[in-house]
Amino acid sequence: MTDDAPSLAEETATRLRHDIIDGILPPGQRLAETRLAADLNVSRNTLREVFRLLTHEGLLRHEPNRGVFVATPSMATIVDIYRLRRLIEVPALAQAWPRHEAVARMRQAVEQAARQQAEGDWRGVGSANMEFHAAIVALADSPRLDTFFGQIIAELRLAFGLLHSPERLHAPYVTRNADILARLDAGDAAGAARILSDYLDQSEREIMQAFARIA
Amino acid sequence: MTDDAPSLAEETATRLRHDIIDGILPPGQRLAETRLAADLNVSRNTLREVFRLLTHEGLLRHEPNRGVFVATPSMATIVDIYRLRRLIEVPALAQAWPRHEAVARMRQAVEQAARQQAEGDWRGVGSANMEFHAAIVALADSPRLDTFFGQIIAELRLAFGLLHSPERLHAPYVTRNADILARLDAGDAAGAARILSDYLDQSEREIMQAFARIA
DNA sequence: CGTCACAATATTGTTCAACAATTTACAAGT
DNA sequence: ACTTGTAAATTGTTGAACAATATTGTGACG
Repeated sequence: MTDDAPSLAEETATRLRHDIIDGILPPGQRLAETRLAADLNVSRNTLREVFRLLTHEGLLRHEPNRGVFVATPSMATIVDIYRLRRLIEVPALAQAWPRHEAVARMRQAVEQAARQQAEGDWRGVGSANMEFHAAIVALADSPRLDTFFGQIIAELRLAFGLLHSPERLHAPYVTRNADILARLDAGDAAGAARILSDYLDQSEREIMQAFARIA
Repeated sequence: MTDDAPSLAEETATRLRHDIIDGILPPGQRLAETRLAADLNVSRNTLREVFRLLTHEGLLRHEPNRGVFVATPSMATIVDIYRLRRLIEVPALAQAWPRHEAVARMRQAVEQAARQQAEGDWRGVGSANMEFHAAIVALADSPRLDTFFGQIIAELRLAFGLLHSPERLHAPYVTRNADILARLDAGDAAGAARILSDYLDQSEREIMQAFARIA
């Protein structure tokens, strides 16, 4: 069906989004329009539309007359993101209905993380962990919030990409996510929210430490 | 300084944003690229960049191959927006520090609303009310959240634009905002948050009723 | 060797014309 | 009134061009 077919600009945005999150286009890199348009086989005008999309998502930083750069997460980025996660994820989970359909997404993410950990696929574990947290936000039933949080997660993944030990960052949280889910299943949403809050504090501390080491 | 000068695309976006929020471009209206580009005296490519910006903000709705329309707020929009306001504004206020610099913004908005109410300028009262609520969100100290909420507010103003009695919607809240501020000043953030929560419930009810009357 | 000034080069922001693909509008036939 | 086909309009994209801006390179000077 043609009305489901993404436009070239949207396909290109998707492609660049992946290249950025996967570190192929590293933070700070300047994206020259002419060169990149040729590499991507699109026209400069199309690429400029794409830049608008990704800049708004926080993955690119636009400097007037000087070009567009892959965003470089700073400590302030991390502080803001974790502040937002506490402000949004924790109440969303505390007020959650245990039979909400997003709980199935949480469960799937927990299972996926366990599988990928067993295979040593830390990137995949990271993805599953982020999916778990997006599902927590989805408990709040707000499409606008889901979209907003998707962008926050993308920025956070960019920050993770700067660090060198994905195992250190993700491994402890696989079982913790399972604990959160078990609490929620047992009808103890407040208890689940407390575990989540602890997780956020600890995760933030570890990222901040890892950032301090590379700064 | 040239690096502070907004690009033509950004100026155009600002202009269209105002035209949408002010109802000059009413909800549902289709924006034909060729015509609008000529009207605005920009090229179609520039206008397409602008459309990307405003679509992402929720003010425009893009239908592939059919064009771009001014967004039409629905009941679902209102439900989502108020859900978000409760999720964000109420905790932001409950956890606020009474000496936070955003409190001065709240105060200024209360004074502005009173001035404009005395002049019968209900549009201005509405603007001041929304500024009051943006200042509440700013208490959370998150630039990402401020930006996100700015977009939510723009959508809400679009919804208000569909209704016919701005006085009914805004008048009761001028003094209530002053009450919220007084509570916060007195160090009773929790009490302020309770008043805010009541306001949100009532405001949502009134908008939903007004929507039901025009649907 | 470092700094400054200027010219050359590269790049961004924008415009315009063109074309293919898609949608819409209109006319004719049943 | 509905269907079909055609014409017209519009969107999505491309590429070339140009003005404005930024960057780079070179030469002169202290």
